[in-house]
Amino acid sequence: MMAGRTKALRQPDAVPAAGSAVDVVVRQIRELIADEGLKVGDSLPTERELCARFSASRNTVREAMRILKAYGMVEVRPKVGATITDNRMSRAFELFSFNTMEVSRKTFADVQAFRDLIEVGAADRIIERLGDRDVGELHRINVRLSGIQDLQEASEVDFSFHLRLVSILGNDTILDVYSVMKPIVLRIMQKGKTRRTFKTQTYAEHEGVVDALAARDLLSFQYRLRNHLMTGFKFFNEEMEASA
Amino acid sequence: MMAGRTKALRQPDAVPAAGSAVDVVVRQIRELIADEGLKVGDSLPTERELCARFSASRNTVREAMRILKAYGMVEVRPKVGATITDNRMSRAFELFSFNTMEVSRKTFADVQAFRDLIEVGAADRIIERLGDRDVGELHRINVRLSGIQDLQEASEVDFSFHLRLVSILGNDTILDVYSVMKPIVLRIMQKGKTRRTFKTQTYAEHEGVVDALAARDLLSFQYRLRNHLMTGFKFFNEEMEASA
DNA sequence: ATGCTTATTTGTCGGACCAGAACTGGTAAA
DNA sequence: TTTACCAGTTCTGGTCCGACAAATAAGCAT
Repeated sequence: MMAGRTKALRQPDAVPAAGSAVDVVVRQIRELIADEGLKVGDSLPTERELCARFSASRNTVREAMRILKAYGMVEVRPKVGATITDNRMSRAFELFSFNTMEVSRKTFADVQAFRDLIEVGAADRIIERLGDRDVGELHRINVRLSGIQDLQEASEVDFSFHLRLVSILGNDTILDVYSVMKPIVLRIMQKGKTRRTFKTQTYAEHEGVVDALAARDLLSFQYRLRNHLMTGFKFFNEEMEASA
Repeated sequence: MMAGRTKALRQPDAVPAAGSAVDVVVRQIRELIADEGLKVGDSLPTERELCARFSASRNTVREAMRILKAYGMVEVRPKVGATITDNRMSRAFELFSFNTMEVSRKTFADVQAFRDLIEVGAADRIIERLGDRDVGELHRINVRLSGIQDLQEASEVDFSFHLRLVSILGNDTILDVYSVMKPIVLRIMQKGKTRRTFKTQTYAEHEGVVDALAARDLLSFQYRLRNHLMTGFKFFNEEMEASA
């Protein structure tokens, strides 16, 4: 799934010796951003100007720019040039959406346990900060599950429901982590579900969660939410037994 | 994002579904990897062969390759060619170590709250799964804090202590998330600390946590761990007041 | 203001050369 | 003969150059 354990950390060539010409330019551009104090939204010099400044060919500069773009540090539009951005989170997001990672039983258990820790674990704080608008929006998101067309769309809505739920915490870090994990969570959500399952069971479970929230009933909220997270897991066990 | 004017999404007529030529090639290479069933370690065709196969110029193929490389999907060595890898995690890693993001008060609070949810929230399961070897290793990691040379190293050891702690859960997802967040957490840890602080206060707090673990005292463990995570936060408040 | 023109910039292409690893073949040594 | 070694050749990625197409911001004309 997500990846193997962390590999040996490679020492990032410090300041001195630089690898390829492209790496040098990447470093120089980053220095330029730092030295010039450029902030998000500011523009970078044109490609040709960078060529001149760093005495590199345009190809080299472009490949360097590709790296910065891949890292979500700059955004470049034809004619207008490159501007500084910070989409690192959404880049990390794309990192994990690459090859089709299969959802093993352990992956399923781990991810759901993680979500349980966050969503159920922070239940008290969620209710504490809960506003009526939150309840309304959660309900509105959930009803969208009824008019869903395909699995992909359904899991997206399912995910946005839980994202909206944790957003109540006002914790940007958690939102970022959820964004990074989104591709995996989507697969988890689709595991063993049909379009109909989303429209009936998932919808009902979500609605129960929303009701508990509206009533500010902490215990009921935790109970329903935990059960909701567990449902898929039960199916997983059955599937395992069936194939075993 | 900005005021309207995101170029109207070009309708992906049937097959192509692509933006720039480079994006197309990236897509095609990914498809090639999938279709061919290439695994980590396998080799990709040479650049010139990819040019021929996808009817793209070598520059385009190279820029596409830069993206795959930046995403940690391929590793390319001169004269040898490109081989499939999976360094996505360490890439995501580097994503966050790019520009030195300042640690705002809110960032600090959010990250620590997140860690609290995980580490304190899973305290019962940690103790449940705790083995004597875990206690020994945690202690051994902590004593390394005593012989530390600089802040960077100290925060690394501090981090590895907490990483080892959550590793007891046996939840790979949590380990992955911690790996991704490492750069941020390191900054958090260094916030308002000196080398001496690590050697004395942090060491003592960790040791208290280990003792509580060794005694299988859940409440004490949670209490000490939560306090430990809070210490830096208190300092942050003082600093805020001082500068206000 | 509105619409057209222009100039600039990115996107893509094809070709070229280099340095160095990988492959080849032959020769000398065992 | 077999093995080991060495030089030449081939192949590949890394870099550079020049050119054209496409897109669009900016200036110009109406």
